[in-house]
Amino acid sequence: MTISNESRRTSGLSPEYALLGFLEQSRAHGYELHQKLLEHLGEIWHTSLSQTYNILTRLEEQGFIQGTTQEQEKRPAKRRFHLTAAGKRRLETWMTSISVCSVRAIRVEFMTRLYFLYTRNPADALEAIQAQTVSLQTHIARLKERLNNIDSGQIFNCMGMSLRIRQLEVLVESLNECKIQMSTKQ
Amino acid sequence: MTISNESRRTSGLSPEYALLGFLEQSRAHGYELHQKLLEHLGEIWHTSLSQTYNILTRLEEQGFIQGTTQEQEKRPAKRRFHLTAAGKRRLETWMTSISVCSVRAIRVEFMTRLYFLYTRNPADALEAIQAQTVSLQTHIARLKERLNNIDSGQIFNCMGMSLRIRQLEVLVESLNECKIQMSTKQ
DNA sequence: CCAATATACTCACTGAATGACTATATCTAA
DNA sequence: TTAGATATAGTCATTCAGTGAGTATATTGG
Repeated sequence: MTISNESRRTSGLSPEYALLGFLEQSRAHGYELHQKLLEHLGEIWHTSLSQTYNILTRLEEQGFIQGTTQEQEKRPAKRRFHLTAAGKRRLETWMTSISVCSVRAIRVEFMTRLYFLYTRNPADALEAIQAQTVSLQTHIARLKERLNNIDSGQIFNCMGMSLRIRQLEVLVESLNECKIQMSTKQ
Repeated sequence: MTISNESRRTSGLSPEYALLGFLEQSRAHGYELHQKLLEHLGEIWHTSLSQTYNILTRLEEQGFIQGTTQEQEKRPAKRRFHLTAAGKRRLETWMTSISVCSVRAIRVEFMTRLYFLYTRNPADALEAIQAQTVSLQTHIARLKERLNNIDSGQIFNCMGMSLRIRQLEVLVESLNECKIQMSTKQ
């Protein structure tokens, strides 16, 4: 159960860590979190309000966040969430981990991680880029080897793999540019 | 129902058209189709056998394919599928359409379309590349405009968008390389 | 004072994807 | 020759992402 939960994450990307990250900054309710997501990472996550609520519900069920219901005079009740100890640990583990080497994972998940690292301490963000770059490069090397092993008659398999490799190589370049951007902004 | 089915396809990528494409070449049963997928497009689609069966079941429910059960002496019954008229139309529509301009959609869906176009008639494949490239370029232009409109204080939104644009630009280069590859192979 | 919009959600559904399970046939090496 | 590995051919249950429709109230502008 717990295992499948962890192994699943390699493919399934969801803004759950972004929500945890914002909740670390300050407790908030669903709508607010959704607003923050839009404002700060809106070009990265295109998520609907309902999806945000879905994730919050799941995170609470799993014990990573806890909500306290506040009745309001003439409005529906708000649920103000805060991180639990387990949630903090989960966030911390994620913050110090490395993303799967897919274009999407880097553009979406890694960039999100970078955002939260950067707002805490820019130096950590630079380190993360370094680590992720190394990981990307070894992955690229593996894929290149695999490309060499494909029967060259399978030209679509070859082209597909070449395309993927090229995308990853550009990712490395882009991460380097991010590093420069972040350094000069300080 | 039909509408949601069509609109959904923008986000959800599945090898259903590849299955239709193989079924156009010759009728086949699930296991065979899965083998073909692995052999010819294995680097493009990483799909499980069960997923293949799921899709086939759905395609049959929707009336795009039809299976006839063949009892076997001492093996489980095979279901040999063939395209229906509706399925042929669906495949044809897809073959002549243009993919959504996302990295994944091009690498996966467009490459699959290209494979089937190419095995039918290489010239069609070259034309498809041309059309897809044009579409990509207008999309890139739109995104660049949007990038200019992002508050430059939102550096993560900016970086995320820049990264996406860069990926799409490389996609255009890659498609051009595919064109060259395909021309020289003839 | 009415309508539009913003706030704050809930609920039901589809589709992707995985993993566990069943069952039989064929091949292979001791 | 026979036990075990592998290939064939599926079914079934479940989890998660994501969408869309619906509910309900508060605020604001004309």
